[in-house]
Amino acid sequence: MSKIPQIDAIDRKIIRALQRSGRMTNLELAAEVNLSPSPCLRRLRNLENNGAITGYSVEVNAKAYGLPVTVMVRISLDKHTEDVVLRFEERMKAIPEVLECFVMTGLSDYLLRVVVSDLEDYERFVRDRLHPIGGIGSIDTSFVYGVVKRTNVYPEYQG
Amino acid sequence: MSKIPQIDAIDRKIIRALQRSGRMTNLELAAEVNLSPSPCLRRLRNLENNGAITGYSVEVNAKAYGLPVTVMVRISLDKHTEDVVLRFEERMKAIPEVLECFVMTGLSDYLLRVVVSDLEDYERFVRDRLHPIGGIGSIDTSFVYGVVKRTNVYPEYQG
DNA sequence: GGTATTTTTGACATAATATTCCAAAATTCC
DNA sequence: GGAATTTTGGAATATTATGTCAAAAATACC
Repeated sequence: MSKIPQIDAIDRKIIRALQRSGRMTNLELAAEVNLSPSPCLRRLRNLENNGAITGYSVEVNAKAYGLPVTVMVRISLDKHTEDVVLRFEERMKAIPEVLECFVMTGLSDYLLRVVVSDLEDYERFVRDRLHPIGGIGSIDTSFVYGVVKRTNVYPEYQG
Repeated sequence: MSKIPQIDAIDRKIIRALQRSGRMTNLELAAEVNLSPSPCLRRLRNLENNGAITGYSVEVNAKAYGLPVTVMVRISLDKHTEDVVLRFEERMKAIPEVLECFVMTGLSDYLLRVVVSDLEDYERFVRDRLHPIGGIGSIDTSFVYGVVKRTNVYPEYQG
């Protein structure tokens, strides 16, 4: 049972503003949510300490960094004993190319988002990173051809 | 043909540091990459103006915000005429619950990441947002049951 | 291999911003 | 409706960002 921090409409405005522009100054943020700087900063710190805000990050052009290929990988395990599952999930956390790993409903057990520099690099990833884990039943690879939309901004809350 | 900004090892250290902690001060950043503040800030601004860094964002606990359900939706169009494709992609950009929409290789044409408040809300999303678009051949829904890993930090570059 | 040119760096001064404190205002609870 | 609690806004101070410029480093050229 985790505590439920009380979030109100102003907090949501703060969150959405920072999802759009995570490094805006407290003065800009305060103006945007119609507060003066001090209560705005206090609310922000509360959200951070609450666990509502878990961190900040920069958005990077993956190609410019040298990782132009994004791959979505759906993986099923061939058995679901605790040791197989734990081993797999520990490996996921440890592999740097795996940026996201979700447990899914539906046909596949896991959905991974993986970044690599080229096709050859992805082959290496499957051969040297995935296969050695063991217990994997199937791997279904889909490459990202294009990005239609990518945003961090949540929809306005319809309370 | 897009220009390729020249990124070196220090720039990549800056990027990785900010992917971990996107709101660190320039002083902290400079210390982390072993530069003094002024060249560090100049490099950062260059990365921003280059297009290597495209923005900043806050990481939010979706449940605390009121959107506890994340859905991955794979969608195929029933035909691929220009008007059907354009209409679909324009709608994707306009629907606030769709945070990501990728064009994919493989069986499905698109992969969406959608956030909603509950199952009923997702039903509404499919009925009122997706179906009215038209031209959709198949919708395959998978719910995110758990998050094994979620990071923004790219792997160290193996140049 | 050495010199000239270009680029990058680091220190300092100034401007902008964050942070803290406290009294006033607003809200909530009986 | 009044008391207690919470939230707010303004002012003072500390911290940080920004711009300038000379020195150092890297690069190119001969």
